[in-house]
Amino acid sequence: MTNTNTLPDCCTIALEDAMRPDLFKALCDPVRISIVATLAARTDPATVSDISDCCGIDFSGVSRHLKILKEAGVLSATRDGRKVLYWLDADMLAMTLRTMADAIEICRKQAA
Amino acid sequence: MTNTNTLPDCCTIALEDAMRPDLFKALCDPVRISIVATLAARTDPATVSDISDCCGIDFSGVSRHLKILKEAGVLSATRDGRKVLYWLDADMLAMTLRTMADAIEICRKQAA
DNA sequence: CCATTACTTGCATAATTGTGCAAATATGCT
DNA sequence: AGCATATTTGCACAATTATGCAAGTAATGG
Repeated sequence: MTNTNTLPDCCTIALEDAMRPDLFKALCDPVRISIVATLAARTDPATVSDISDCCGIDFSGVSRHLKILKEAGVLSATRDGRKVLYWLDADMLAMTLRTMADAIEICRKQAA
Repeated sequence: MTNTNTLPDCCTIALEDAMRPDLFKALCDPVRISIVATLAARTDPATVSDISDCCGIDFSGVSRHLKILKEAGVLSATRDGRKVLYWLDADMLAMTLRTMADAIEICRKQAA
């Protein structure tokens, strides 16, 4: 055996903390990726109806996908009269992905 | 309406291409994140049995999780006698995550 | 108020997923 | 060859997921 220590070291814990399966779960659906990509290309927020045009499913399904993305922190939303406006928290998402990449490399360097 | 163009622009397409739902799917399970974190902290490859010690499920389940991660390109494997050695493709994973972050920001800058 | 627009939610359903146990496969050792 | 070790695979099952349709809620405007 190469490693007799079966307890996770602090580097493992740090990485496990940085890698958020809930975020990955939110992003693991092609329709939701489509929504994220659509929102990323827009300067202004979009309504559920706007977004429904981009993916070939019923708008009720889009509404549900938006909720999932919002709960994962990928999107934000606000009501504006009858409409609900959604937008991408692009900075947050990009930063989170980079933090994960950093955590992986830090862990590798500590291991080596 | 703020955007009369319903066709996806090239920035949307580029982002949708960079964001890989199949990779997110591989990483959306807590046990698989645990496996990734465990492998990241090791200098040498680990066997299925080694990895089974770290997560509280049957080794047959671990074997399946390893297969999923391997097919997503997160891990590599080689047989060594009776054992099968798995290791994390850490550079690939870190790079892919950063590429996604870049794609998001490029898309945002082009939209603005 | 009532009709219209915009969105969310309940219900049903088909498909997928994670899991354990047992059997099968692969390899090494004597 | 026969047995032990290491991993994968088949099967069953419970839980979750994505989806459409229909009904419900929220807000606006006549």
